[in-house]
Amino acid sequence: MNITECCIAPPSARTGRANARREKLIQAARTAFAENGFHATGIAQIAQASGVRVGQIYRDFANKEAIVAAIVERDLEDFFAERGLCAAGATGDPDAVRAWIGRYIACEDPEGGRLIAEIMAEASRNERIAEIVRGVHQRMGEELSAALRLLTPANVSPARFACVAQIIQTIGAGVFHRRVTQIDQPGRDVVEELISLVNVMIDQLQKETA
Amino acid sequence: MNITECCIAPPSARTGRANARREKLIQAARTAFAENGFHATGIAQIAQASGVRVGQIYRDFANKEAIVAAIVERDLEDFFAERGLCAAGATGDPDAVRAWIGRYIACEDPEGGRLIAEIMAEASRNERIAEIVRGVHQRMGEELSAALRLLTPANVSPARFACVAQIIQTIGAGVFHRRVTQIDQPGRDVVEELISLVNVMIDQLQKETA
DNA sequence: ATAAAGTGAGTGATCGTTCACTCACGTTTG
DNA sequence: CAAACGTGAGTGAACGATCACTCACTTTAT
Repeated sequence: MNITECCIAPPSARTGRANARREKLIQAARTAFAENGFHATGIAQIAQASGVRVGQIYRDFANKEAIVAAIVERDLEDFFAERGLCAAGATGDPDAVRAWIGRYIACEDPEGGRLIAEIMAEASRNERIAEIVRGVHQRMGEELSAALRLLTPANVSPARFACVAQIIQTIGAGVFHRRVTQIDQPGRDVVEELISLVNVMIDQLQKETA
Repeated sequence: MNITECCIAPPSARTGRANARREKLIQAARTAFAENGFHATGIAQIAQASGVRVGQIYRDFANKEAIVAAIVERDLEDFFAERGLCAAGATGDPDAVRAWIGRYIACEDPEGGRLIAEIMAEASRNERIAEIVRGVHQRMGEELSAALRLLTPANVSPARFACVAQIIQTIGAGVFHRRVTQIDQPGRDVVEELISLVNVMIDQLQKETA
């Protein structure tokens, strides 16, 4: 399972059909991986589920790890995009931003949980995957920093923003990972209290500069 | 990989040597699992590392999953015992309890991280493992509740204790899981702020009843 | 002598990966 | 126009390795 390149064919050569095939495979593999884990899912299984034949898989991907990497990238992207700033940030409305941070912490999307847990385990021993995870985490941290900047009009140090952003990310990670093994844990009251805890912290951040 | 019983031989029949062998195997398997994951680690590999022969492994354990289960139980036990109340609680000293909660959140033990991440992934799809994880989490929550009780002299409702305990557990889980992919993340400043956040919350808990 | 403990070659299944092959299609040649 | 040719996407049988697991057998203990 060593790998140099993710995809054999250069992007320019990818036809529409090739892209569609790639998409079908990734979707099917995603489901299979979420259900059984990366190592317990065979290429043959993915081939059957996706309708893409085994031989063709190895035309589109260098090896199994390349499939995993493609999915990890895609999945973390999706996961964080869903929790992403986007709309809230665009409005510039402080209440919207606060609400978004609240939703970020509450983390009401239990669907992708299994796969994310699998990705984290893989990341702990596969540097390539860890790299991807780190990148997405960092981008998310920057987005959070930007959101916080919208809430604090004056000149607060970037390091301070980064720190608060990390606190929010850490709490969010905690909520998420407890959900993996225990549905409805942490409970609604716990999440609400965590959110208000963060809100108090943001209030302090606003006062720091005032 | 289906399983009915963890260990074939009844506990009463376990001789001292059998126990020693079991111990050797668990330790070796633990290391191997942490390095390569549950599925990528073979029985032959465990046999070689532990010195226990393949045939003998299947005398001591019903199948591979039984080994995994034994390790999960043991490992979570160890992990949480290390972060456990024990000494701090025994003294009854409020400062010691606060310090312990601080250490619980800081989670300075990065060693067991890989295996715990693997366990979480496995728990997300293996109900047997999830059961074990849930059990340990609950026990830890109760221990935290007990610790909080030492800090608040008056009659606060048990539900309130449970809620605060869950908050602490959730934050601790967040710190831990961010450490899995990124060493020195969250940074020392972030952890300190999280601890002070919790301390403020505990202060409030104390005032609630005063 | 009998039972229990210990052993490792062997089982069939499945793994990721390869590669000789087919064949539809576009280009060149007669 | 048709025939010959070249091209590369598509294919699946086959490969060696490895998997979890078994069981006939030997060794040790009682």
